[in-house]
Amino acid sequence: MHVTLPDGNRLDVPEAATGADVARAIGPGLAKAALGIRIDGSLGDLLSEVPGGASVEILTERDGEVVALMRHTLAHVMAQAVTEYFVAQGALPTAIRLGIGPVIENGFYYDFDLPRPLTPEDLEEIEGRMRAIVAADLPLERFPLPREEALGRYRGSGDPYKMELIEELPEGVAITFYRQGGEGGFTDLCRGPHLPSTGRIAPHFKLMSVAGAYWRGDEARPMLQRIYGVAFLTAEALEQHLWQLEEARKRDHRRLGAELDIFVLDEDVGPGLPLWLPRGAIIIEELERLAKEVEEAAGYRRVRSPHLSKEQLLLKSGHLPYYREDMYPPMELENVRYFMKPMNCPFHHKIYAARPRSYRDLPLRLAEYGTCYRYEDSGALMGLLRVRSLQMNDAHIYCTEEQFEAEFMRVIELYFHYFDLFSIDDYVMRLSLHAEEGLGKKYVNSPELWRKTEAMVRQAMAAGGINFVEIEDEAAFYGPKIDVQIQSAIGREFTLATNQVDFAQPGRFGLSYIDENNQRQTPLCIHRAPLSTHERLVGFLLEHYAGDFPLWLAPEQVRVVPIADRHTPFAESLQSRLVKAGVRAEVDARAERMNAKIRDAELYKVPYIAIVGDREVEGETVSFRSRKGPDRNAVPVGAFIAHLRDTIVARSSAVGPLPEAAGG
RNA sequence: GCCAAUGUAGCUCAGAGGUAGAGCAACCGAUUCGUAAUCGGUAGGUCGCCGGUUCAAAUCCGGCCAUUGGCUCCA
Repeated sequence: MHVTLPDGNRLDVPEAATGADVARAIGPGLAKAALGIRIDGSLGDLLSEVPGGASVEILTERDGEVVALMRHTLAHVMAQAVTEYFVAQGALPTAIRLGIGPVIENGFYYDFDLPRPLTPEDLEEIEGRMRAIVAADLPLERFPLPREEALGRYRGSGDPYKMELIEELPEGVAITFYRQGGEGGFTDLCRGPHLPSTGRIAPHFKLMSVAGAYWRGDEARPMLQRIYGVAFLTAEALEQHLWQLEEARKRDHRRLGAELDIFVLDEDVGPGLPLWLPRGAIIIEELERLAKEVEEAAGYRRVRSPHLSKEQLLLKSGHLPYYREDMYPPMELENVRYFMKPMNCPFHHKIYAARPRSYRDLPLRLAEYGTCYRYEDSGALMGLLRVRSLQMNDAHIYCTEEQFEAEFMRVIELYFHYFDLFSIDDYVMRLSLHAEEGLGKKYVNSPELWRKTEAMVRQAMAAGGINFVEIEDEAAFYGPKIDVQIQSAIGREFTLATNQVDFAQPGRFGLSYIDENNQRQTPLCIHRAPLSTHERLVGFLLEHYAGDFPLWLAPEQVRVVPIADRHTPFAESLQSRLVKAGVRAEVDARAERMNAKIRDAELYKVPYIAIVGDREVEGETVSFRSRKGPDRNAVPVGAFIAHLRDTIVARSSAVGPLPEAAGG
């Protein structure tokens, strides 16, 4: 048989030649350097047979993708190390059961069922053993087994996980094993691909953590112990990765939230119930001001509703059957059960229903930033990104079917407006659909309405030229959902904007309008929250901006630093001029040196530090530091204030040039 | 919810059965200074909570609470 090389030449090789044979046929030097092979574009290993006629390319350490082989082999090395480690402590080899050990971004993991929980010290020991296995340079071999024989290997050791994996492999697929270290060496069910020997693993790896993980992600099944590791081809790449983790830690919103006095979580208040400090409240109020301006211009009207309601409202909306697990339990008063509200929609439906509606009233857009309460799993809580008390940037749009597409697109345009304002350019739009199996359980049981509504949304998205992906079985219980996944600057992924199309609740609430022909009709409802919750948005923005908020959002916009006590009166008059102009300014009149005041203001990430001394007092000027522009000296106070005000009003995240009046 | 780790002053951390510590922050005093930490002093704690073991517990044991990481990126 033959294979085709990257230069287009054909190379004759014996039948059933492996990647290693191909490399040898090309040349001894390459055979020595070879780590893997690319077969018809996909990554393979030197141990597997190459199909005749394939286009192949031998990979060496110069090909970055071989890192995947290395990570995969490291997973096996780790499994061997863990097995040896426990056997050395007296455990029977059959007491160590293996789950899966795949390659992941930056590294690998392996799931183990072990006699006892692992500690961080165990990880060090295991990593040490891994390095010994790498140094021992054990050769890897690959061999297939018939299904029965494969099962037999694990039936003997009583490993239910591997048996399950084998049983689920479809007929006709080769069941392969990899063995490292020859006869009696560590052997694992695996489809590969792997490095040819453990000695080819670059020593730039590190075990990071151990965590519980349900077998196959199913909470009804056993909890295994998962060890995570990272691995790279070069020491620099590993260092870079660890440095990035450290940087990510520094801009974690929980850390910044504490350092910048934005919010706190207090044990006595309760998990997932954040307290907003004055500086955090300023940010929220600025965001609300933004939303109100945008929504007023877009024809929304604001409403308000209470924090709790009687059970019957939520029975009517359908929340109780579908959503009860995620709600705080009821309180009972005078034989009536009340619930904290998990959503605003039932109230808005009631507001819609409070008056008879004509087609002339539609679309009716009701907005509210009321606080909702959701009983999230304790293990799901995470800083501000997942909380139990939350304020949504919420609104419900009631419209006719004819109006749907235009209204829907106006919501999507709102998204884009906000993304632009917050410099979010990396996102994925997802259309979440129902799944047949969930009808009547997770989802309202109206198959034909689901299909119709989903088609309407798809059509609107397509007509608007929006790129999106479709996700099965993630819809809201009352209709399909569109949400937007974004990544914070530290790579944390979460959902910001979201909206849903609701064909179910308007009917349940008996909402109606009278159309042109004097006929009673049921409106559609679009639920939308383009800015997510205030909590999540602030958490995201903290990480996104690393605490360096654009001027309009900064809790303190200017810190005035008098150089000596005699400059304090001027500093205070400057502050009051700033405040009058709508700028949030404070004076640092402590008996500290100027250098210390500047340092403190910089660490507090105050966008502008205005320094005033003799020169400024005399000339009615300021000298300032800006976190985003060059320092300037002797700027007339009026020009400084005008510049700040313009930047704030424009909600600019960039800093425009200051008029070159008095120079600097 | 489940598995694991962590919880000591406002913050970052030390202390591992025998009188609770440091740095920073806070407060007081001195210093009045030109672009990232002036000097000195004072105060600050039911060692997450409850219980147990012990002559003696921050330390050992148990329970609870909270926080953090993880709970398919599939052999």
